[in-house]
Amino acid sequence: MKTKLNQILIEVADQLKQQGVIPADQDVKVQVDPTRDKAHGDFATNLAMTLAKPAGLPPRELAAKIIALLPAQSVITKVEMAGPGFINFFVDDQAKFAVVQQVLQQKNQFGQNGAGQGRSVLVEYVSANPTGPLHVGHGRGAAYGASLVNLLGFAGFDVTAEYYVNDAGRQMDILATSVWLRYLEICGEQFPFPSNGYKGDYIYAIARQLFDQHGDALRKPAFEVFAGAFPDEGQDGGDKEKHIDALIERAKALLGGVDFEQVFSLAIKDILTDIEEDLSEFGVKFNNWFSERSLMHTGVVDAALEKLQQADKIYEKNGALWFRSTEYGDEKDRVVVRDNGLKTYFASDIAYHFNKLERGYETIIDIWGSDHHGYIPRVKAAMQAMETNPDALQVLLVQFAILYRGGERAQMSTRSGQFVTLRELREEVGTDAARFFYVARKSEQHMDFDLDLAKSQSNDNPVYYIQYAHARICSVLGQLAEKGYALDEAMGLANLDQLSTEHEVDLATKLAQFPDLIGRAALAYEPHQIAYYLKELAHGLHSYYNSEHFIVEQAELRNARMVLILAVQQVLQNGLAIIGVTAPEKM
RNA sequence: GCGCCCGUAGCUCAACUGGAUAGAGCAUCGCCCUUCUAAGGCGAGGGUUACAGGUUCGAGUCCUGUCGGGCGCACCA
Repeated sequence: MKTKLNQILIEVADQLKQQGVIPADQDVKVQVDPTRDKAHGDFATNLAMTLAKPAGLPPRELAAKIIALLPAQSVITKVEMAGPGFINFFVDDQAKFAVVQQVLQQKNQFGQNGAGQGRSVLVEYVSANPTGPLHVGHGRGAAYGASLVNLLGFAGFDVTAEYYVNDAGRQMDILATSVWLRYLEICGEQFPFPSNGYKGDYIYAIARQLFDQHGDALRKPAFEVFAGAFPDEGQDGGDKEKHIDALIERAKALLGGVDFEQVFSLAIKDILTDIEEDLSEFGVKFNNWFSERSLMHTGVVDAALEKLQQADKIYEKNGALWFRSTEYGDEKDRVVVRDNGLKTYFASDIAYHFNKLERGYETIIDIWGSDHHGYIPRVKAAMQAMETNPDALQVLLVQFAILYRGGERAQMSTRSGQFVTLRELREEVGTDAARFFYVARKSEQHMDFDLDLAKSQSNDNPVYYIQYAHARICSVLGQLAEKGYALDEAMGLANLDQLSTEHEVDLATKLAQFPDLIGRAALAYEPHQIAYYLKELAHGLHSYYNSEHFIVEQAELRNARMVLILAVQQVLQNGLAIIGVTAPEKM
C-alpha cells in the first residue's frame, strides 16, 4: 500500500513538472509515512510542504493541486488536506484485512523484505578474549549481534556470523601461566599468587584437569619458578606487569616450548568450549570461529605488513615498526611490530580486516564495546592504506550496561575474578528475559542494569507480556476443539468482511506494517524496533481479547476471528524468532 | 586538555531517522474475572525533551556554545 502510494505520488510530481508548477529539474523525494494518529488517516505525505518552496506556492495550495491530480483508487476511501499541508490517505477498512491471507500463506516467511538485496555481510561480534567466562558486559553485544544477524537475514541480506578468537598475545600467556601456577599449588607448591594473574575459580578447574591428565609431570619447585623474578606489586620496588612477564618467561623456560604449549592449549580449549556452550544456550550461534593465531601461522599478517611496507606506509622508529595512520586522519601513528619483535594486536587486525574483504564480503560489520571507539580511525586508516574501501566497514558500538546491585554500582574485572557471568544472569532471570532486556534498548543508549530489579521483577518483564499474547492465542485455539468446533481457515478467509470492530482493524493494520518495519530496522541496524513492535502487537491482541469473545456460535464470524488471531500468532512467532525469544504455547 | 557516545514523566526506556497534540512499561490512584489464561483490559494523574542560541513551513531529532554523566586518548588485547 505504502509503496503504491509512493509510485502514484512520483507520477503526480512528474505531471507537476510538465505543467511547470515545479521546475523540471527539481529533485523530488517522496515520503509516505503511516500516521501516528488515526484521525489523520492511515498514511500521510509531506510532499506539498517539501515542494512548496520550489513551486513558489503556499503548501496548502500546492496540496490542493496534488490532490486534484490523484487518480481514483478503489482502496482509498478518502484523501484530505490537513494541518500545514499534509495530505492524508484513508484506506478502506475491508482492504486492510487482505494481509491476514498473506500472513497465513507466507507463514514464517511473512515479513521477509528485500531491503538487503542479497548483499553479503559479515557480522563479527562478541569476540571476547578467551581468558575467562563471558560476563554480563558481553551479554549485550551477544544479544544485539545475534538479533541483528537474524534481522539482516530476514531482510534479505546474505549474512555470516563470526567470532574472532584472540588466541595470540600476552594475555594468553598470562592465562596459561596462571593455570600452571594453580596447578603447582595443587601439586603442593606454596607461593604468593601474582597480583596480575587470573584469579577466577575457573582457573582452578582447568588446573585440576591439567593435574588429572599429567599428574606431577609438569611440576617444578616454586623457588625455581620465582628465582630472580622481578618483585610483585606491594613489594619494595615491585611492579605487577614486570612480575607476571618474568613469571611467563620462567614458565616457558622451565617447561619448554612443547609443555607450555600443552598448558596453553588446554586452557584455551577449555575456555572456548565453555564460551561456545554458554552462547549457544543464550541462542547465539556463529558460522565461524576465526583464530588470530591462524592469521599469524599462515603468514597472512606478514603479507599484510609487507603490502603496507611496499606502499611506504611503514617506517622504523626506536626499534619498532610504525604504520603511518596519521596520513589518514588518525591522531598518531601506530606500532605494528614492537622493538622486541612481537607483532601487536593491531597488526593482526589489519590483516584480519583485509582478509574479511578478500573473502568477498561486500559489507563487514564489527560490533564493539563502546570503550573501543578510539580504535576505529586506525582500522579505517589501515583499510585505506590497503587500498580497500573503508566504507565497507561499519563499526557498531554497543554502550556499556552499567550494573547496579543493591543500588550500588557493581564493578567488573575479569582479572580479579569478581564479576557476574552471563551464565549466572541467564540462570537468575532466564534466557528469554535476558535476551529481551538487552535487545529492547537502542544499542547506543547507555543502559542501567539493576540486577536486583531484573531478578525480583522478572515477572514484570515486558517479554512475558508478548509471550502471554502468544500463549493466549494457543489457548483459544485449544478451546475451539474442547467446545466441539473445528478450525476452518478457508471459511475464515472467505469471511474476513465479518471483521469490523476497531480492535480488528487495528490488528490488521499492525500486521501489515511488519514487512516494512523489518526493512527499516535492518537498514538502520536496530533490532530494538522489533521488540517495540511486538509489544504493540501484543497490546492489540490483549485489548481485542478483553473486548470481544472469539469463540462465538456463528461459524463465519468465528472462523474469521480465528484466522485473524492465527495471523497475529504467526507474526509474533516471526518477530520473537528474530530477537531470539521463544514463543511458548502455555504460560 | 583532546576525541567519541549520551542527557526525554518519580524510575527504566520509545518516538517510523526533520512532521501534526512527545508515547509505553514500572510505581501511584480508580474501575473490570459466573464468559476463550487477570502474567490481562479500561481510565486518571505525571513533561519548559539538561540549558542558551541558531537553521526552516516545522526541531526531542540538524548546527554552535554551556552544564552534567559514561568511555577512550599504550611498543595491552
